[in-house]
Amino acid sequence: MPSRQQKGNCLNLTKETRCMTCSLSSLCLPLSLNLEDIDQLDRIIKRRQPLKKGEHLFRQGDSFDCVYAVRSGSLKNYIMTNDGEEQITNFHLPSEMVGLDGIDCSSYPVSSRALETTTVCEIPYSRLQELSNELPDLRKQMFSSLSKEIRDDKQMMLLLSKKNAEERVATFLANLSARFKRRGYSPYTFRLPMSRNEIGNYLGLAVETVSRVFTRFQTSQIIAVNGKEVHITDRQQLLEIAGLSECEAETGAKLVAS
Amino acid sequence: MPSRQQKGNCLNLTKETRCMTCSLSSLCLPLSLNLEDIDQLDRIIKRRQPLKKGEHLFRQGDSFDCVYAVRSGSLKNYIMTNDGEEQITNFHLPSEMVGLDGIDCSSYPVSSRALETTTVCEIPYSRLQELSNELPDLRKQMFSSLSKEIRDDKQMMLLLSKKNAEERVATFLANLSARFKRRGYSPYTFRLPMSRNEIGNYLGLAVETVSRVFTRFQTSQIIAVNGKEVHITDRQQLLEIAGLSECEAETGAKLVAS
DNA sequence: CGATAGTTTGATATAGGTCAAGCAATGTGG
DNA sequence: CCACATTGCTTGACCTATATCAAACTATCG
Repeated sequence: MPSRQQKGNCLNLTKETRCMTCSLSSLCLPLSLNLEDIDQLDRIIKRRQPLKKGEHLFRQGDSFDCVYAVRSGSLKNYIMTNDGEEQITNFHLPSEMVGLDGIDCSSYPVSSRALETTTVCEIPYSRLQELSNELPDLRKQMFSSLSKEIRDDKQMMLLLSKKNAEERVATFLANLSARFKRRGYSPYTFRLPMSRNEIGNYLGLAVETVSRVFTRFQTSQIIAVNGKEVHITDRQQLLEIAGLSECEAETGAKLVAS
Repeated sequence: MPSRQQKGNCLNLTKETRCMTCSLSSLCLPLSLNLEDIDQLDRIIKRRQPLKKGEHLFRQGDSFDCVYAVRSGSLKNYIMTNDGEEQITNFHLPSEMVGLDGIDCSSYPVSSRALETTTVCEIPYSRLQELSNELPDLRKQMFSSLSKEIRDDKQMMLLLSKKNAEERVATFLANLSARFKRRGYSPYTFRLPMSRNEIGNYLGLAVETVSRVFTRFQTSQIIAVNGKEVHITDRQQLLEIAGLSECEAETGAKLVAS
């Protein structure tokens, strides 16, 4: 049983309380922070109670005071059109940072909600900023995260403005595959944490189109789908359709939102 | 005649050599830098020889060593699809920063080329980084620029995935209008620095569609177009079609790529 | 002033959206 | 633990916004 050591909805788990022992740290802190630096960062991080499916981590317009790293589960980020429709701008898997794009506003520019039961590390921004004043490596890492997000966004624009339905779905699957691989999971078999509807929303397609492309890919033996379980049968062809070279797929360079 | 005081293609103009006296400084340095800070920044900035129409400021893959501020003219940034097509990701008008998205790579992730004769201020990144270590305000400003770009990119994704042709063109014109206004020019009458083709490329539309929307808007008395000259006749309706509230248009908040 | 590139307009084709219906999975209360 | 409801997924039929193709017209440039 974890002991409550912090106020509010933050609690310290007895295990995995430290960045240094966290299995994800090599991914969410790819900067070469030395041990002391990690220790300092560690002290300002809070582990929050898990979010249940559908709960918000934060809402567009909420006052910006923390950034987050996903520990387990997954999140979708989205903005609202002025007629109330949602536009998903990103999905976030474990080890990925969330909320950095609010960094110069007083409030979050997007909403973020859990796709399933999800745990996150919470980093109070004021503390992070103080700390980054002292740690050039940490600062560099923050710039990196931001500029990576920009590069990914440009690739997403390309996808939305030039790619057809099959290319979009193939790119999406290849991207997820690379992200699972990065975390040490199979890049061939994984479970989609989001619904077809959410995939369509994100890719600028109708649900029906996503569904049809899935069945078409299945018919051509590129993937095997069973509900949310996906198995990639012909990775080569998937990458080809996505319009990605082997190398791009490996590095995740041209992959969207990784 | 400007005197050559620096090596290579950089030269110091006798006038407007200083940020402090530059008419754009309030826009490209909206941070509240004190006079000393501006002076320090000033010393590391180089004014380059004008780029002629079609010349590259930098190419995707070039080694990243400078960021830029547009002084006059305009630029388009674009990435290449793997089949050689270009996807324009942004247009840059005077006072706007270019190249920040290369910040954590060794090379620029996009290409940038002049749409017309264009002058820029060049800021060597290594120097900027050193300086930002000392000036928290400058650092804050850099984070601001990056996170603003991310927010704009999200809006662009929304445009590309949810808006129809008329909404896209209206959004584009409203955005340009706000940017001209910001620089002290008329928000009602301005000259498009880019071709219809480039507008279409940027907005994910065929040239023909852009042209047709322009004529439709003209027929409904929303704008008057003569070649590249645009006059906005019915701003209210333009904003309505764009799906922007008056307030959003004023602040440029939801406007793409400003 | 002819050539070349950019723009407009019309005619036609099509990818993907929308609507509708059935089916599968998941959740809920008795 | 099981009916039943709700939500998500798939498939088919049809429609429409926009792409594509073609041609004329207009600016721009050497």
